[in-house]
Amino acid sequence: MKYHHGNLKEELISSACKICEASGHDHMSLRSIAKEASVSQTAPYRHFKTKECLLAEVSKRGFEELTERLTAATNKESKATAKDRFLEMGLAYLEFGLEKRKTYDLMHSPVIDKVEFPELLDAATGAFEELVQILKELFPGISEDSLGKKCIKFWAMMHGLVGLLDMKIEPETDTNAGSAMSIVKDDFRSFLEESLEI
Amino acid sequence: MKYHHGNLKEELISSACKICEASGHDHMSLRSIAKEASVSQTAPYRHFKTKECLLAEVSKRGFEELTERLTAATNKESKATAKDRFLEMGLAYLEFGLEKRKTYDLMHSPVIDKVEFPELLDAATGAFEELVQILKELFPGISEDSLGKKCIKFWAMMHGLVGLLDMKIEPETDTNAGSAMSIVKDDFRSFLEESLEI
DNA sequence: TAGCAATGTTAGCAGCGTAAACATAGTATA
DNA sequence: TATACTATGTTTACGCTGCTAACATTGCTA
Repeated sequence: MKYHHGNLKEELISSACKICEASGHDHMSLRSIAKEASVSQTAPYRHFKTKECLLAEVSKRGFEELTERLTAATNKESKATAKDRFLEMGLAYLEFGLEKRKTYDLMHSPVIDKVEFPELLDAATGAFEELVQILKELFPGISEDSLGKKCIKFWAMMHGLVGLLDMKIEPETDTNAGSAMSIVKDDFRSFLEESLEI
Repeated sequence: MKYHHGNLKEELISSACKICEASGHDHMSLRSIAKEASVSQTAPYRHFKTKECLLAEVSKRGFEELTERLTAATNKESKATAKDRFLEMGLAYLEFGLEKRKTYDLMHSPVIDKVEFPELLDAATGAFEELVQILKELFPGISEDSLGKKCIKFWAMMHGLVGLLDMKIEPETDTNAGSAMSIVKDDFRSFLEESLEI
């Protein structure tokens, strides 16, 4: 075992990503991350000023993966209509949110102040940009105001859906809204399509 | 100072609510709550099995207040149209989310597993029920499937909007979506109205 | 080859959630 | 009314946490 690791920073990040998705960011200690990387408890401090800085990096990786997935979804079968590619993107967003739930939580957790981490903010904005582009195609000639509103509306819907579908709150009412949730989950495509208003 | 407090449980909860909204739930220690209530560090354990139980109570109070606000919003000016009352409700939801941001975060934080706290789940569902009722009025004769979908869609939108409007992620793109956010914020009413598809 | 900067370890701090043991007060029963 | 019991408070202590300071080792550069 060498005294100098060589690539510790990167390994700490990937250990952190692993532990985050396994246990959730609030059950994630700097010491356990260090242990996972087979290094002393305080070694991370040579690479990250605070724990929050390491978490910010994990969050950033999350947004980068999300962006990649969204890009892949809108580009794949590029012969498809803009509408189809939009639907694929929505699906990809939902899938990421539900698959990488714990990481998704960290990405949207207030424990990391995005203002303090410009690169994280950039990564987060990058994901949003994908939505802007596809909506531009979908509604050619749309005014900037309307486009902005549509972006926000759909992003809010997606984000809210991830939370709801994962049963953060599972609504069960006399109108059987709980099962409506299942319907949305099972046929998200048609759900989103309706919401398109086209 | 009496040895027995008399109403400690209630005071601990309100101290916790206070500290939560002031500092955020992740900067909230059981010890600080006890101190705020002028009581020893371990006194809370006579009333709450774990810290999570106390947090669950804070969260529950949050959902109760939210429900009250939504009810008040839909009932006031009850002579108004269903559409207007729906818009009022949307506004009330947003206002709560932005005003009591830290509490809102706790309410939607994964640190409290709602499955373990049935009363909390009830309180959360209660807020949802308000939305169900007003949408029923707004779309009389609507099928249960469609109603469920609409509920989920609007709730997701509201929830997502709170996150976005509070700049958890502040989108700034070349299309100036950042300023679109301001537009939504300044004229949420018309934004929501458009989304009604009526 | 000497020295310096980078990167690792060890030791130790204060704060945390929580359990166990003990102290006090209010209540039910003899 | 005296006594026991239960509820509710305090004290003490444990292991875990983020983080700092002091020290050790390595690789680079003059």
